[in-house]
Amino acid sequence: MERWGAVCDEEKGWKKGPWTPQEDKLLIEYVGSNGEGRWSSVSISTGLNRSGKSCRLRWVNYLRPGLKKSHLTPQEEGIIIQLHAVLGNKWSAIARYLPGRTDNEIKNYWRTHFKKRKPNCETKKEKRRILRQKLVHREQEQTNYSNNIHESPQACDEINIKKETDMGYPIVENNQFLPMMYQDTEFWFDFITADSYFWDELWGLDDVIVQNRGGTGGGCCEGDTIDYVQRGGYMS
DNA sequence: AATGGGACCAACCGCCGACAG
DNA sequence: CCTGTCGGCGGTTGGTCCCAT
Repeated sequence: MERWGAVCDEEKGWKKGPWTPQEDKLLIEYVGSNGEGRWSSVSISTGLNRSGKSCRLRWVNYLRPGLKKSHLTPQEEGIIIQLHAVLGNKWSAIARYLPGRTDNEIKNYWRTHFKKRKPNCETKKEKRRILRQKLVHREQEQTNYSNNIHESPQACDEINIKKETDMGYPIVENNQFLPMMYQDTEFWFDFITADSYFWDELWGLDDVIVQNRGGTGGGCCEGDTIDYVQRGGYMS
């Protein structure tokens, strides 16, 4: 742990490295009395020898009230996968859909589970072909269920995050607030896993996103994704 | 028991946009 | 309009833990 350990930035004198409980206490007290923001003032007000950036990061990722310390649930993982297909590496945007989760946490999760997977093009195509066949077969069975969720398969394709509310939550096409959906994550999970057309289209979108980003994005193998979801969100 | 690798996590870095002076 | 500062974001790094071999 010598990378940051008690090392001071030579130019500005900011301490780096892991935070101590005393430093956390000072930061919590500062935010409690001054609110979030004005991070550059933290060192002046509290005597904390940390940069504003470091203070903000510590607060947002670790100290902020309401943060979930538990592991991501399969439902949350499913939401992340699906939102990543729509939003790409917009971790902060994805995090807004998952109360109590930070962009850093989601980013770490994605990187750990999917970033390393370089999709093989041939395998990818083959899996898509097989998947399409399966979907045609399953379509009849799912029609009734899907109709209860949305009016047409295209409805899901057209989920369009137009803007955000004052609460910072996105609004989707039909003016429903997504938080209402993720308040019931079981519903949300069923929603996104039940509609195979939706997934198929999202993967196509993901391909586009990856291509547009010059291949530097965190695209995952679609086959792995569907396998993952069909396992109920557990890695094999 | 030793070790190698993957998962997880905390934290830093660099870049960018907004905004005030 | 220009410039400096600040906050936010995505990318990256490296330590720790756990498990399989």
